[in-house]
Parts: sequence; structure tokens; C-alpha cells
Amino acid sequence: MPLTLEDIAQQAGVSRATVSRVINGDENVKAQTRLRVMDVIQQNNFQPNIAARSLAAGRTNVLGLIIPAGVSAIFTDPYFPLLIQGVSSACNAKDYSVMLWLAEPEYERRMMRQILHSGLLDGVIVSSMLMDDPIVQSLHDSKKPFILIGRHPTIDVNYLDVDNLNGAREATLHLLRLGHKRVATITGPQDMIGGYDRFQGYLRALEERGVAYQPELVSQGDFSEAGGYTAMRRLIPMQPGAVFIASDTMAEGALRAIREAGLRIPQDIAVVSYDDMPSAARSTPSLTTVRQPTHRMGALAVNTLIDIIQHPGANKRHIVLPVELVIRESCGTLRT
Amino acid sequence: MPLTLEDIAQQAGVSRATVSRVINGDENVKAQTRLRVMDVIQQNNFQPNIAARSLAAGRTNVLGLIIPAGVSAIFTDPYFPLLIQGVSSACNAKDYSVMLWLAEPEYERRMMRQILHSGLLDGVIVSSMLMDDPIVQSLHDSKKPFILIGRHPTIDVNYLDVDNLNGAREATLHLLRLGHKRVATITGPQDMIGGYDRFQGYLRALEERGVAYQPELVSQGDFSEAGGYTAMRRLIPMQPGAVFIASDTMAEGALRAIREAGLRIPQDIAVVSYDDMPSAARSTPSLTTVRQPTHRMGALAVNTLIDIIQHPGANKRHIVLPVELVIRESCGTLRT
DNA sequence: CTGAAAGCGCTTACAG
DNA sequence: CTGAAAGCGCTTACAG
Repeated sequence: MPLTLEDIAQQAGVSRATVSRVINGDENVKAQTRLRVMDVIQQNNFQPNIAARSLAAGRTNVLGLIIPAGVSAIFTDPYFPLLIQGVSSACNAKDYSVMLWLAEPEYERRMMRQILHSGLLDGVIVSSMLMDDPIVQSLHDSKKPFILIGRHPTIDVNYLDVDNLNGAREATLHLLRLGHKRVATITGPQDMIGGYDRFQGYLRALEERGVAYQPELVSQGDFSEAGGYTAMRRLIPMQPGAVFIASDTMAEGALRAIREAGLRIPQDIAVVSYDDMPSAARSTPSLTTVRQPTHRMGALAVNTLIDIIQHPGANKRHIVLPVELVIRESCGTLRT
Repeated sequence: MPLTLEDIAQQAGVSRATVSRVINGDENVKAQTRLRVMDVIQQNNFQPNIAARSLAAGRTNVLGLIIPAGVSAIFTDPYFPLLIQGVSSACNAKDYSVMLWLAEPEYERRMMRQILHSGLLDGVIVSSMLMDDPIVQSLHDSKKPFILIGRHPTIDVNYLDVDNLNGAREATLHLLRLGHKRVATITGPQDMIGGYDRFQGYLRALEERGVAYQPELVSQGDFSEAGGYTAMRRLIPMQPGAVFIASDTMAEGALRAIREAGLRIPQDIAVVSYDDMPSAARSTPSLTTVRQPTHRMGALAVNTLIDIIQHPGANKRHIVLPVELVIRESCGTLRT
């Protein structure tokens, strides 16, 4: 049987209240007592029972990470492993644990009940949700601390995002400045905020340069490799000279479609994409892409959420990280 | 405030013991009472407090999934998302939740304490461990139910595996039967059981066909795309006519290296790989590969683990799933 | 078939 | 600075 507070207390010659105070960093313990208790804890490799703590104190040091399972990109996009790694790593450092929820529609009610009422989670991180997903409203209506990765267009929530609009705008401007007239785009799903904002950034760039928006140069993808492939095949007959693609993973699929059509990159079609995943530099040709700090976002979401938990009354956090265009081969150079 | 058992009991006009029995499927409740109680539960969307249940009953309906964070392939190999999805999905169906532990060496002691002593987990699934990882021994020494994905060479544990040796053997035999003399291999790490067994399968095939083993035709990878690339570059000067690669993801890297060297697939170098990830069929050329049911393995691990939890005394489970060679373009056809 | 009661292992006012 | 005690919300022998 695992040891209990009581066991430690006996060995240290104090009450279990004192042991509890030591463990929870309460100031009001004599330094000498503290040391003695910590010694005994160390020696026994003691770990307090989380369930008991949760019941008594109402906290568990467990955070939930919710990702919709429906997103087909979850299998092909390194975004998710990177994000999960960032979340996990920050949790470890802060003595929190991660509960992973792949949100499947058929279990959504169960999931929300568990999250909101089971008392298992101190807070929740939500990533890559559809904008109209009722989960966000449910969380917002509850007392449960949570943070979105990706801003929300209508509900005032804590969120962490990258500057998608400006990233996409810069990427598109770069292609326009290189002299391309027919700059197409492969978008993400328009019901995901990241997909939406990146498309808006594309439009903004066209507008700034006085280039007319041409609907036939827009092809919607789903952030997956296969979706990028299909979207590019629809685009090729429109003879774009360049294309801004809303994710590296879709770009991989698009490159495949371009190659199959017997066209060259960047000579026939120049490409700029988004994410700067580790694979972008290894691609053939290497991808010019907008770098976002995915791993760091995961970690920052954790730290912000913990801060939210500890300061329940504070204002909503709106954190927007800058992005950066990384220029490689796929966009080509100035057309002369 | 969330409702408690007591609230439900009052509304239903019974004691909280009876409500508890209904929730936990105890037979000894009159059908009529059961219906009444279930009605009240439904109406209130009641969810029992997990911490309290855990403390009282010693179970949480939470399973842990441990994956070593050190594996570089975790970012590039769709194996992990697929496995996680399988685990998550099966847990949802069985009313369990998933705690994800990316095992980072610096936090390993903390992790083991939490897993073994915090009372948070009913059981643990461990995937892709190094063979000599002390986690396995720690779990084995504890009372905590657990199952390995991938067999263990020396410790008698519950495990679920695919027939790696025979899969690799079939893959290699296929290349030999096509008439190749110099069949190379890119292995996985030899301190991971999957990497080891697949290399043994390669050796077995050579032996069966009376082909001498040539160490210069063996190049070790790490299950990542980049590792496959590097390993293939070492192999190309040895002029292999074919290569068996221990994962699809490494094969992607190897294809890149072969292309860069100006060689054709399969005409100059034939390729067979392992996993049959969704990307294998989309690759150019499409990959001949050994199919393993990754998603199903995740789900089966969950169901087996739950069974282990419910039958603590039973014999150790050793489940080995069959694999199947899927023939596509990358292996070419009979040389004439 | 049902209820009263003990107890799971913590935290935290409260009193000193 | 420390301890005795109440209480968190469940489960489960035990008694009837």
C-alpha cells in the first residue's frame, strides 16, 4: 500500500496537518520542521493521493487538452504532436498532468459532463475547434477555467493565437512583390479561425496591392495532405503563377499535384505556405513558409492557463504571438 | 455547484447508497427504483465526482498512455496519432478517460511516482519504449495493471504486438523472390523491440534463401524521416538493388535520398517498407509495405487492459496480431 | 432490495 | 508555528 500523510507525519513526529502544509508550500512552518518533514518525504518517495487532495481542496493539478478528433489533418499534420509535446513538457515542469480528449461527436455530451462536473480537471486547453463548436459556449457558461488556442470571433474568452492575418498577408505580399499576377490560395476550412484568418490575410494583401480578387483562384482544403493535393488539382487548370497555401502539410499535397501535372516549382508555380514545420526545410524544394512557434504555443497555453486558475477574477487574456516569413526555395526569386 | 449523490437521492426519494448502486450497475436494485433514479440522473445531467469515487472505491476510470518523448519519430510518424486515436476512441466507448504521459527523462521519477502512487490511474499502456527502460521494471514490480505495446524480451509482462519478425521476413522474401541479389535494409533502433524484431526478420529471410548476410548492406535509422534519409545515403554507395525499410516514415526519407542521387524507384532500387500508414498509398511511387493495424492496436490495448484490471489474478496476456504485405509500385515486379 | 454508517486520504478554518 | 477536528463526495460491508 502507498504511504499516507499520516505515515509521514508519524515518522517525522508531527501532525498530518503540518505535513500537508509542507507539501503545499505553506509559509507558516518552522524552517527546522519543514526540513525534517521534507527529509522523510524524500526518503519514502511519498506522493500524496491526488483523489483525496482533489476532494478536500477542489484541485487536481490535472489539465485537459481537447482536440477535435474529426479533423482529418490530425493524422498528417505534425502540428498536433508538436502542440501536445509543448503542452506536456510545460505541464511536467509545473507539476501538472495532461488529460487528452480527442473530441468525438458521439461522445461529446459525456466529455463535457466529465470535464465540467467530474472534478477531474483544474482547467482546459482547447485547440483547433470549429468556430461554432458548442463546447466553447459550454465552457464559457461554466466556471471551469479554460483557454483557446486560436481566437474566438464572437465569444469573449481567454485565448492564445498567432497573428494569422498578418502572417498570411506577408506571405501573399511576398509573392505579389516577386511579380506574380495570378496568385492563388489554398485555404484551410473556413469554419476554423486559423483557416478563416489566413484567407483574410490573403485578401488583405491583394487589396493592398490593388490586385483584383478572383474567386476561381481560391480552393478550399482541410489542413490535410490529401486535401492540399485535391485543392491543387482544382487550381492547376486556372493556371496560377503562384499559390499561397495555408499549411505546410497541405503544401506537401499540393507539391505532389504540381509535380504530377508535369509542372516545376517554383519556375511554373511558386509556393509559399504556413507553419514552418520541421518537414518544411526538408521538402523538395524546401518550402518558403510562415513560421509559427507551435511547441512554444503549447507551453505558453499551459502557463497562461495555470495563471488563470490562480487568478480567477482577472481580465481575459488575449495573447497574440508574432510570426515570421522564412524564405527558402519554393517561392523562387524575382521574376525579371 | 455540481450536484452530489445526496441531491439525486433526495429528488428520487431514496438513499445515496441506492443511487450509487444504480450508477455502478449493481444488480440488487428493484427495477422500478432503478428507473426512477436513472430518470433523475438523466434530468440533472449528473456526473459523479471522480475524485470521491477514486478515494472511496480505489478506481478512477482513467488509463495512462506512456510514450517516450525522446523518440524523434514522434513528430514525423503518423503511428503515434493513429495509436492515440485508437486508444482514445476505445476509452470513450468504455467510459474511460486517457491521461497522456510523454516520458521525458528529466521528469521520469516524478512520472513514476504519480503513476504508481497518486491513485490517479487504474492502469497504464506503454508504447515504443526502449527495451531496457526502467519504467517497465518499475511497473512490473508494482501492483499497477499495465500492458506493453510491443513485446518485452526478458520480463514477463502483458503485451500486445504485431508479428514483426514474420512481417519483415515476408517483405524481404518478396524482394529476394523478385530476383534481387543485393537486398539492403534500413533498420529501426536496435534497442526498441520493433526495430530489433524487424531486423531479425530480414536476417531470417536471407538465411532461408541461402543469401549471405552482408553487414555493409545494413544501415540503422531511428524511425524518423530524417533518419531514413541519412541511412539511405550511407547505403547508396553500396549499390543495393533493393532495400527493406523498417517503417514508412523512414521510407519517405529514403525515397528522397534515392531521388537526390538521381536513381529511379523501383528500376534502380526497389523498396519495401513497414506500417502501411495512410501516406504509403499516396507516396510517389506508392509504397509496397507491411500493413499493421495501428488504430486497432490502440483500441485493443485499452480493452485488454480493462480486462486485466477486472481480472487481476489471470495469466499474462500475450497478443500477437498478424500482418500482411501490401504490394504497390515501389517494389517493382519480377526481374526478367 | 434498501438504508445508516464507516471510511477512503487529504485540506483548512479554528483555536491556541 | 502547530494540532485536533470537520468535511470533501463517494463506495460498500453490514444489518435488516
